[in-house]
Amino acid sequence: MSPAGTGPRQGGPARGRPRSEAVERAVVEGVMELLEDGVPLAELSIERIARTVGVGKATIYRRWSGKEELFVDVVRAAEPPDPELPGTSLRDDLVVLLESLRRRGLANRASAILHNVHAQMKSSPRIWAAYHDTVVLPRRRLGLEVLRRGRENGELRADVDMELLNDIIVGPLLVRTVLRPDADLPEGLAEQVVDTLLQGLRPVSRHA
Amino acid sequence: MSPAGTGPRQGGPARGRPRSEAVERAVVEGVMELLEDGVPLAELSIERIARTVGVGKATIYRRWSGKEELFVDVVRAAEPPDPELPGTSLRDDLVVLLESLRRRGLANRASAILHNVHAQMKSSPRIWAAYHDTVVLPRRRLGLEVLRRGRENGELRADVDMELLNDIIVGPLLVRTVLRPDADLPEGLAEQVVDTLLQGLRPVSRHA
Amino acid sequence: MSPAGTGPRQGGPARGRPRSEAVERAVVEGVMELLEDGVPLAELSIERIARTVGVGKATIYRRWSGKEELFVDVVRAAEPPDPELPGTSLRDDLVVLLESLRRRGLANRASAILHNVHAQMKSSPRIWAAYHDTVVLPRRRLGLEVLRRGRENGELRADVDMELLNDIIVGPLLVRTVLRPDADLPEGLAEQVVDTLLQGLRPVSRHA
Amino acid sequence: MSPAGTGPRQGGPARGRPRSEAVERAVVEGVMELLEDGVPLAELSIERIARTVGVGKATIYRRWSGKEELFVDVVRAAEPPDPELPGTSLRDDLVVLLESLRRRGLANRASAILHNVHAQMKSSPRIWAAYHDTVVLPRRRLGLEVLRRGRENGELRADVDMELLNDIIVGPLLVRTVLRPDADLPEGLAEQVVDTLLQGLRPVSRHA
DNA sequence: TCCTAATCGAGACGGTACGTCAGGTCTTCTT
DNA sequence: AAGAAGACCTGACGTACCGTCTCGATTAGGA
Repeated sequence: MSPAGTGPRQGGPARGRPRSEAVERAVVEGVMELLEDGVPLAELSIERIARTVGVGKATIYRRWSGKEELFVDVVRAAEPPDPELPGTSLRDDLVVLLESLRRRGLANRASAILHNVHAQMKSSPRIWAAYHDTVVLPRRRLGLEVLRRGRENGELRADVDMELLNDIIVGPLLVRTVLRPDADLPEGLAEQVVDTLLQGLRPVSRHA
Repeated sequence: MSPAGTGPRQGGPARGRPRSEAVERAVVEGVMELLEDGVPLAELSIERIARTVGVGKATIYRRWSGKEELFVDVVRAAEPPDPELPGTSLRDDLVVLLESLRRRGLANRASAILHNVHAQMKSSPRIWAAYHDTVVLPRRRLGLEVLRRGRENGELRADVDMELLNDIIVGPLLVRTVLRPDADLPEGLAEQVVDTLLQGLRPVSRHA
Repeated sequence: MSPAGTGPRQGGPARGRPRSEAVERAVVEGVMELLEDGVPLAELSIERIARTVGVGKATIYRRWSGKEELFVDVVRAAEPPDPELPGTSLRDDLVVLLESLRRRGLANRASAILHNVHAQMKSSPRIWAAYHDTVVLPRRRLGLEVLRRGRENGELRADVDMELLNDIIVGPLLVRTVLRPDADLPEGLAEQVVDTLLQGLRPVSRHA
Repeated sequence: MSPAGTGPRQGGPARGRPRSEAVERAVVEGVMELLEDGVPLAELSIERIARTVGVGKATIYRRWSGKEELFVDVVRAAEPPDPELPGTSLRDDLVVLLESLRRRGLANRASAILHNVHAQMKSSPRIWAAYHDTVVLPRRRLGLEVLRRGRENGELRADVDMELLNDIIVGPLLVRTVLRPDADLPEGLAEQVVDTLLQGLRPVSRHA
């Protein structure tokens, strides 16, 4: 989803003054800076954003239908790119995936309230759907692809539900981000999660 | 955290008309009903709550310092009680714990927006702390206790990080609740998660 | 017409905090002062009035439905009281009436734009009706009463249309106020108008 | 005052696309039609006018500096031409003059809001001056000329103030138009006014 | 039984933000 | 260069809530 103005910018030849692309960037970056400056999310009114960025309110409403829709673009602009998978083994790929999530969690922690923006987006199903489709889903697909290859290579039991497995792997990071925001995401966490899962939980003595 | 009025209800002998406990209940239940009637969270102003419940605004502010603080009590009133643990085995205890989470997830799904209330609470660190301490933490302690007993009984490897393990177990439910609200929480999910984890992910043939 | 809030201030016992009468006065006087300070009428937004008087916009809208309705009260507050009629003769009464109009015209001239406020009121038929009924009509009735008495006393021809005569007497003042705002309203104008009319326009030699 | 654009249409040879004179007419007539269609004056924004007439906003601003300046041309376009004076007698000339005013009043009544446009023009001294100089003043000069001739012919007392007399004659029409918009302007009103004034107000019996 | 004081519903109060609309100015492409 | 179109910043519009503050009317003690 890109800026979502419902105006006549759809078809036909360009008529009238075209929208300035600089404004889009300025607004999104302005919001980001305000958040990083420690402005509480509740004080982020459209009015204030417009004032700070030096832009008319109408110019914002021309592109986004409201605060939430704007936040989608803000959060998306803060998303890191998809990681490069080494492809050497199931373990290595999973570690890289989780490490990417860990780094994102750290970054969001640093930029203060980006978290809450994330939470706020759940206010509207429509907004959440947009975020889900462009951010959550692609990552999930990537993880499932890694798992599928792992099973084909015999690195995973064939009878494990891939969807569930993906949830199990991603889960710990989410728990620490959402439910335990004071918990840290230490270096090596990605390896620890993957290795714990791949080694199994039962005592080794059982196999003797 | 109970109703939080900072008024003169602190020390000394009771003077003047005492606060009606019925009001507390009426307000919390009123909010709950509004949410269940499909009123979007964004339209839940203190003004509207007071109007609907038939209560003065000041009466609400006398008890809660704001919307978020009120929501804490609303969400807490919707929390199910801690489950009874059978204590027969690590697996059985974990299944009961997860099943309790699953049922809560389903209930919240039904009452539509309770989720968002949850998300909204993250706006204020103070509010979130209150919710975390009275709702999240006790459940977490319960889970860690179960795991500790499992390790003492030799049902778990001794070298696994208990904190991490708890996150791994709770994770899938959280992922489906937070990141994939369209995913369902089918019957048997609790067992599936626990068994998948306890059986390990590697192919059994490898150990032959 | 007094402050015209359409709120529930109609029947029943007084409920809730009563409206402060001081606000009414403060707003009306505030507008008056702004006008006297030379603020152009076009810059008199409700927003600015509220800001200047130190009052919430809602407080204004609670009493008046818009700028025009507020202006009615402003103009009315600037109206002088009905003059005391001597009753000694038709001429004396008419002079007093006109002199009152003349003084009002001078006062309005001084307070700069009150004129324009007057003009502005014609934007809405409803508003104008309110002004007409409470300000224009009573004065007109007073004038007609004076004329009626004059006819009964034999000071006027019996076949003259009283309504028309009233218009003839008031007209000159209105012309100078509305069409020739640069014309002055010199002392003695009232006497001059009345005497000119009562003496007739034809040369006296005609009666020889 | 003609269209007032301050653009490069002053001296030198014509360069680029010449201004279309049709636009001037189209805009003025468009406003007139909107008014006659019952559009309230308050809803007559430049924006709407441009949209309705199918013209760019800048095209309007190129010719008029604002709404009021445009209104001057609109009202002037609605002015009837100066009446032809018979010159047979003072009375006949005055009747023709007043009759012309009466007809204009009726026309404006019909086109509803033209009145208000008139009132609105008083917002700006500059605008009002323009209207006054091109519309009000010429008519006034005509009236004074008629009166002057009447005095020279011995049809008027020599000691009457001509300016005042003109105001007296025009006044009744203005009163009914401005202060009593519900009063009608019946046929024969012009004669009635003039004759009433010329016959004098005192009972004839007094001179016996 | 009265008195005192805090409570209750109601709603006015000074503010702030909402989302829309218009004012004038400025691009853009077309004529 | 002027045309229509429409984006741009500014600021007012009228509404809704915010959290606080009066109101008159209960409701419990304690005197």
